[in-house]
Amino acid sequence: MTTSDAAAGSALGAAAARLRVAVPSVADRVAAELRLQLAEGVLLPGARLTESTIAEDLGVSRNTVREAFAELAAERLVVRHPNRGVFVASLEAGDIHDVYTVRRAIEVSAIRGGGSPERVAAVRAAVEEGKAAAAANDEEGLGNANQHFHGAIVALAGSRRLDTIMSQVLAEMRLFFHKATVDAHFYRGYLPDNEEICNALEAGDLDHAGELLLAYLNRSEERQSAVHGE
Amino acid sequence: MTTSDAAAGSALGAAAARLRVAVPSVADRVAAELRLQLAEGVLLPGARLTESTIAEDLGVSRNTVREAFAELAAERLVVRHPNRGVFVASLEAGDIHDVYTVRRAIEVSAIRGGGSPERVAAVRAAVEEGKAAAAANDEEGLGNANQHFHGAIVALAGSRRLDTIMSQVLAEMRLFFHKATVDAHFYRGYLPDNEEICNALEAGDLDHAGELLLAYLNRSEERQSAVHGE
DNA sequence: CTTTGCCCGATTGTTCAACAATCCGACGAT
DNA sequence: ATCGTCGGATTGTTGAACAATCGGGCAAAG
Repeated sequence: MTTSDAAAGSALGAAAARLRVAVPSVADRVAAELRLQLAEGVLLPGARLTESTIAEDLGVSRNTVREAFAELAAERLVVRHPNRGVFVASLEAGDIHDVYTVRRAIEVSAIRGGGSPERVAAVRAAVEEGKAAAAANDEEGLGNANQHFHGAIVALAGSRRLDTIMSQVLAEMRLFFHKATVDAHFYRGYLPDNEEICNALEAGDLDHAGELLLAYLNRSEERQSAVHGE
Repeated sequence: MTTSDAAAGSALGAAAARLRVAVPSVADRVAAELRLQLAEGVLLPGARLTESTIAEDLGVSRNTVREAFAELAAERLVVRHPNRGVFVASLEAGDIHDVYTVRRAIEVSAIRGGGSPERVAAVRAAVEEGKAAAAANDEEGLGNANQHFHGAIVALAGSRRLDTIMSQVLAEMRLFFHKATVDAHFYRGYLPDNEEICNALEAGDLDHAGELLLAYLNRSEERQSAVHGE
């Protein structure tokens, strides 16, 4: 009886979470706003975020800003220096390797597990999105398409947890890119790789796809390390 | 110059983080206390955590408890139901598979990368710890040793991020175990597996070690799913 | 001229009190 | 028995307050 109660309880809870019509808490909205500014490069790595300033800028209480900071800190987008304030996270050399270690683990694992046809189609869609952006000389679109591509690969696994981990990693990398401007042809060279990986995936040659992806990630890390301080 | 400044700044920041002599914020201590109670099963899945109660129990402000909740929610140990309160997370069938998907990704990836001799030694130490606990009929020790074993495997990769992800996943599983009491011989059957994996790792046969580990995780997931509601 | 020590302003960490919004359960009407 | 309605309890959010801590500037000492 207790088990059925618990089951019913969590089922309702899940339904509520699904049906909920977008009433995010104020702290969540503040966090979302800051996330946006971080992604767009309005807030650059190393920048300081003063509680009172943000509080009055956004018209909310300082305590609320504080809660938003906790969210962002948990996502590593921001670091807290006790008694000194919070600063936009700034990745250093070691972090690059660390981030790519995570990406190798979850992306390769996901692609080697294959995925439903719809999810494979999502990967293909990201490839096409990249080609379209390249044709239109849309550099920002190229970057987004690339992130969609890798996000779609992880989504193959169909794991909520892996998806959130990946999205956080991508957010970190986005932050990182703002530090050193990427040259115009940065992503363009990866388009053929993406397509080849996608081809292998569609052909069901998962081992090969995994190897290609792994090689891609290694090359990408090398390039990132070279571009930045090192 | 700005780059050197930034580098110096983060270097100092890292040093400060390393040297800091344990002055965790109050919110952090509250979170730690709750984490402990969660791990020990004092707080069972589904239980409600009332802000005011915890606040006066621990002698801190409600806002501080709130911040601690944010930490725990980010770690998925607790779920927030808006306007209703926070509840100890309770994993359901789907979550088991999800958690094991994450474990497969990061543990297999880590072991296939090998690791420094010291880190391999740490894996061996966890195996011995398990054998000692088995000899002493220490069931709780067996469980801990098993978690140390898998933690040590992930630590092979030497990635801060992977380590924290793994520790969070292990915390989630710990929570999960409290739901259905595990029978006395639950872990004992895994001891030979652990040793065999460790042997392969020490022998440098990483592919084999990876396969063994993967098989182990699949079996483990199957068993967990069977034990619990299904 | 450099270094040491000290103090001051600014910001964070934490608490407290208050109020609106929301939810749960009980009570009562139909 | 079902459905509204109401009241109590808890959360969400705010504002203000105070101690603790930090960084920088200034002055004194070497």
